[in-house]
Amino acid sequence: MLMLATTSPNLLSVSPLPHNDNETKSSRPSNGCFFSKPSSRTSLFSSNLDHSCAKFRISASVAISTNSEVIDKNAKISKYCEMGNLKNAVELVCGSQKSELDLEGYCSVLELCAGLKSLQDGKRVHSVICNNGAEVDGPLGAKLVFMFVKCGDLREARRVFDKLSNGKVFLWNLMINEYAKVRNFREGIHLFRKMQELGIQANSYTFSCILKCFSSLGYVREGEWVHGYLYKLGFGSDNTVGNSLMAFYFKNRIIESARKVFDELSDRDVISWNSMISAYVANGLAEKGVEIFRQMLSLGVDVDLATVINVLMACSDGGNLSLGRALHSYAIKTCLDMDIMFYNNVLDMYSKCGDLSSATQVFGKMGQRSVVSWTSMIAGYVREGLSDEAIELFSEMERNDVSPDVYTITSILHACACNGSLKKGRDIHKYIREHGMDSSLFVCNTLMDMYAKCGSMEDAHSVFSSMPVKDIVSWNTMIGGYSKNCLPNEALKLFSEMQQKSKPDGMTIASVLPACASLAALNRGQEIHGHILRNGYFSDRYVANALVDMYVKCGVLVLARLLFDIIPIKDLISWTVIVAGYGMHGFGSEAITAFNEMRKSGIKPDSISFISILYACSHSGLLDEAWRFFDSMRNDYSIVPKLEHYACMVDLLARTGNLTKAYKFINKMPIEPDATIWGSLLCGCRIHHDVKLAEKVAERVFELEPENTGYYVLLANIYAEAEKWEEVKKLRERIGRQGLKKNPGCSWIEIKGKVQIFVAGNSSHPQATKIESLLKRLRLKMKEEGYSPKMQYALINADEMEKEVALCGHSEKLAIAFGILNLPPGKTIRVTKNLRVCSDCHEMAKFISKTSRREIVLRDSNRFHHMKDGICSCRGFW
DNA sequence: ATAGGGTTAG
Repeated sequence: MLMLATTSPNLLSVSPLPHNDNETKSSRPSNGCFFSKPSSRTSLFSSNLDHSCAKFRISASVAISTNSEVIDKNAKISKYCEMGNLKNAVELVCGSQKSELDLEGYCSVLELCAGLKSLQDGKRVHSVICNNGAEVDGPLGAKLVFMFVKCGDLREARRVFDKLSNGKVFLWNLMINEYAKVRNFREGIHLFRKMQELGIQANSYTFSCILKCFSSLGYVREGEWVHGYLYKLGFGSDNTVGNSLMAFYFKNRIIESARKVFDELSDRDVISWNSMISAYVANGLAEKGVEIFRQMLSLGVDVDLATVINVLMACSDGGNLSLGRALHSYAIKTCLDMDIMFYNNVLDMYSKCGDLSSATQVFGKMGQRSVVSWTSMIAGYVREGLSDEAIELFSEMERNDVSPDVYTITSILHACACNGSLKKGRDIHKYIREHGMDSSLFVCNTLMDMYAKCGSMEDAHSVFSSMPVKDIVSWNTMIGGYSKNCLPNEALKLFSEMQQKSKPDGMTIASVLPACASLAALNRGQEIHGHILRNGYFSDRYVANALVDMYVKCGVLVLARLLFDIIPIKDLISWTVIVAGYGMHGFGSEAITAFNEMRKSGIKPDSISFISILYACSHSGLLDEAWRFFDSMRNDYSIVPKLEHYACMVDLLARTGNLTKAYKFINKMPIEPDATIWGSLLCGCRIHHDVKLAEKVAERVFELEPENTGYYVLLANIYAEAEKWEEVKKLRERIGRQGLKKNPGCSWIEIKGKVQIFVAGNSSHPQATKIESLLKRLRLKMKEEGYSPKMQYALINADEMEKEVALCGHSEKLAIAFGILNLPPGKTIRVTKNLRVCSDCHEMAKFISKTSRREIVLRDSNRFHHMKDGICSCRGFW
């Protein structure tokens, strides 16, 4: 009895019954079911014990303690197992003779191995069984498979499983489910098929598992087949199967079918309701999820924690703060608030609904915080644009010894991206490398996005090139990054590379089109247009808007308008693009018409669309109209004008010769004018030959942007036009002293899909001689017809001949000449220049359009010039 | 004995 007390205190303390030695031997049941049922073990802890059973237990323990040889080994093994003493049980199995062991002993020890997940012991028992030559089939085989599955050795489980002669459906389910758990869905499906070949009848468990396999692989047709099959077998009304079917349809976004299953489910339980809510929410239909919840309440279905969490997520998505609050207090009242996950969701709901102070409050009161709590809080700050606070909270989290996970890392990278904090972003990158998180695709994609937003495409590219696996987001992030960072050639190059490796989507197209637009790469743009048509991407509004913008910026306004007209739902961006398009092509009144149409269609203009319309007015010299828009913006739409709006007005005043008004306007501005604003006025001074004001304005510009050579050149040209050569010389010396170099003008033209770039003064082109002689002939013809070249723009104080040569070497002239030589007659010549077109080139281009009967579309850094029959669409406003 | 619903991100 002493030993009993030491080996099994539990047994002693909960068994008040006196033992009876006489009953010891006789009461042993002939089968081992008492021993293997876990319920019999738990029942020991209840007060109303079955009399004989309890008595038996006590006596068995006594038998062990006395080491009696009379008691059979199997009973001892079972007894140890029941006590949870795996070590002794296994020792006993290993130390027994083959003849002493039977099925019951093996089974009970395997059962315990499974329960304690001890693969090591399980393997030992397995080898004893094999060595003893016991037949591994039937119940013993099943137990072995069960043990290996529970211990996580699926391979060994399968080996045993495959040798079994007639596996019960339970084992097949076990195996299929285990394959699904380790995400080897194909093997699960394979087993399911084999099961059918063997004619083993599937049951509700089988269907749940196999549906999971099909849904995870996106095998919709197969899943639908299972639906029909199980229906035929009479499992259609089983609620677990119904729930699994709903999960299958929802994962594959076939919401109607899921809803149908739900509607036809006769015996819905809380899981069915929760599935329905969660599925709606996961598919972006938060409102419908809430609707299901209300229905659930009105039918009096019991709500559990998962329900509350699902509905909280719906509130987060739909911004339903009031329902979220109600749920918060409801859960507290019904004591569903014991779980940390609940508070994480409440916190996230407040933060996503923009109530950051409530979120902070919840966060502060939480007794326990997990990574999720911190991450939700950080993400909340980032969403509100409080990147500094987010970064600070991240540091606090580190001080609290909470390790960030990939979610935290992506949130904080997003904060760095919004903030432009390249330095902090690099620190995080270091952390990512040190913690091996760079194997996460999600992390790498966010990392690239951060670098792209912080303007470092080199860093983004190094992440990109080190990624062994890239998804479409990776490609899109890089292509979009190049586009947005003014590296359109890189964007196009990567796009070509991508097309060989994976299929672009709408996002890719919307990211690469701006690159075509900025290069005016019409041919490439048209190829992409073809891609859009073949894949039906035009219905993506981002794609449609980007496409219209591309045609606008490639100079094909007519096509842009046709496409704009077929956009089914035009949004603010569509309208802004077309207004700006009309503007830069010099169609001011059309821009105004479009702008008014937009307002009529119920779309409220924003700050940016006002910039478009004001610039449109400016490019067409529509001063009165511009004033009306400027006032309307402030009065009717309460939009506070920004620098860009003032810049438009100054530009327009200056162009139209209202130089003094412009000067006064700048001085009265409520915000500090920048170099661009003064620069516009300087431009105006040049057009209207006001050298005195130009000098005053130029000094302001030079103060603000001393490194920008463009302004020095502008002033030099003003002096040159006034023939103040002394001043030109001084300015040129000043440029030289400051080590400034003139930003080289370059122009390009696309021919047969190839872009040819011309730099001013460069005569290394293979066709240079031909181009030069063509330009000479044209110049001669111009002189004959009474044009005199505008020498002033040469910026070279040399003799007249040299000046003329320099003018001939301007990049836009070279590109136009190249176009005439290489494009079929009658074809429009489209040239793009990185700076503003020079006046002499402008004159010459007009002349060429007349003599060679060619339309010339010249895009400079400011606007389009459509030249036809010697007339330019800009009518002098540029 | 085996199954079905629940948090954070681009």
